[in-house]
Amino acid sequence: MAKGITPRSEDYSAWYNDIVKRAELAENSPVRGCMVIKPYGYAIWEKIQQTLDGMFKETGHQNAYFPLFIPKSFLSREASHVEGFAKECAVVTHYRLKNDPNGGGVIVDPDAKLEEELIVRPTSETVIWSTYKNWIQSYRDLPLLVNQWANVVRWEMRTRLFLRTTEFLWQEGHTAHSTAQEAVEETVTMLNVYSTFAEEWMALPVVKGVKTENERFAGAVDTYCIEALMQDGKALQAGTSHYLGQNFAKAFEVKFTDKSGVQEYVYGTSWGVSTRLMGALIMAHSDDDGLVLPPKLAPIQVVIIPIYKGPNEMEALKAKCAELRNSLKKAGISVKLDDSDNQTPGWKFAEYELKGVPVRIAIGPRDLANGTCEIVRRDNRSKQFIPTEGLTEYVANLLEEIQQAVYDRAFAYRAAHTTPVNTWDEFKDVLENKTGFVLAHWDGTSETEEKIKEATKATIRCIPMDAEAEEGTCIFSGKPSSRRVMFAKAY
RNA sequence: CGGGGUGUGGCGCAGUUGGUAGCGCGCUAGCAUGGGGUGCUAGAGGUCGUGAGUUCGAAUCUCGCCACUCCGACCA
Repeated sequence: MAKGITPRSEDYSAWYNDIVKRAELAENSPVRGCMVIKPYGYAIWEKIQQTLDGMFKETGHQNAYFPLFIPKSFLSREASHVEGFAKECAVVTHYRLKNDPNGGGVIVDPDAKLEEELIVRPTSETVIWSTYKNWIQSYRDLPLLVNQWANVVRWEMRTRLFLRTTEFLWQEGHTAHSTAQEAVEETVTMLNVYSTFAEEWMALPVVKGVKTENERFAGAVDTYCIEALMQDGKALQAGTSHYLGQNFAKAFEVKFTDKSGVQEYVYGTSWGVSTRLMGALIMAHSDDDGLVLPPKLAPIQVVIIPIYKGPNEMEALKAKCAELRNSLKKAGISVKLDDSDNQTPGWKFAEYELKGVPVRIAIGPRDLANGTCEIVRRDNRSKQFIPTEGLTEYVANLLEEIQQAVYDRAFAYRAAHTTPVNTWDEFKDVLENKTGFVLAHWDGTSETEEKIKEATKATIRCIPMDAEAEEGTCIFSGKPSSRRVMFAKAY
């Protein structure tokens, strides 16, 4: 009897938490709103990191590291930026503890108050731009293309493992350019890096688009984003890329001298993705038996499980198992041979399914005699007996096939849950009963967007970049609109 | 911060009108087993979140506090 995970149709939150916990990805820590990422979860994050880092390097970026602490005054230099983050900052006010004269514990030493408080970075634009001031003088210093892998802290009221935690891991790219056009190009280039990564590695179809003013990053001129659809019909912002214009350059006095000797403020961008991608991975692909990982991000792509009675049979299987493993390894496939005698084969089957291992190979005495093995795919459970001769090539192809199949399934789900609507009633009905992305006309005003949000909890996820011009009338106000925007309830 | 829920061996839970704590999984040992979470036998493991109150007697009733969780408010 299998210990089933709470069916996701009944209680999506419970299902999600259960997978995170039982697949050993992460857990809550004793610290408010913070999570502990466990080794298996971190192994997936490392794959994400390595892949993205390679893509950043390919597009000309370098890594650097900036301080965790930001002087309070830095944050307030850019007006809308401070307004956007002020409500969720962790603040360091003292630098020393001492023994409590009234008891056994320790207290904050009131004599050790900082003259200027330090903010634990919620994002690094301010420290980085204050540094860029020293790095940039001439057009010859541009473009400056830097990324950092770091942790940031945002004191959210309500947290959820991977999706919204007080502290999270991410990368943030910060670039400076001599022209607006070049900076916009950079913004779009990085958005494309994100969407390529999401689709080709995470097997996650995304919609590229531009945020409305309401949803724009605090301090940006334009915020571009990729939006993905989860299996419960809610949208998840999977990455953002901001065109900052000269906002931060002006706030931090970052000027350069151009070829003609004229001084001008530089143009900036920033872009980031976080451990939230882990949440996206889980919610987009997993099923009631656990995680389903796209092969390209699976820490273990293939598991080999020998099936045997007693040490004699194991002895006979040993050589074949090692041979298969080595051959797969040589082909660059990440493979684990689980020949431990601590658990039964059935237990192992369930365990590796829970962990999302894409391909399982079982081999027993029967197979040995036939020169075959049993291969089971995680994504659709199909079971086949395949000759061990030429197995490596077969598995390599199979992994590619699974990668594509996982994407196709997510794509089909999204397609089935993307609905154009033309009336307010239809809009409400789809959001309530069908869920998913809703394409509708909107009059372009923040007021309307706010009212729609109040009435339905749905927000404009983005104005899709590939949206075609189409005359219509706003579903809420009836005013004219020139194209559809994408609404959804979001995480 | 508001509203709901839950705190009982490592995990998941039961515990009736108050009578001194139990089940499943896991763990330990042994034997069998091994192609989908294997079976049997024998064990170990709990100040019932916490503080007070009511009572001859509290996991159970009352009040306070704490933690977690869900729904809101908040959210690049």
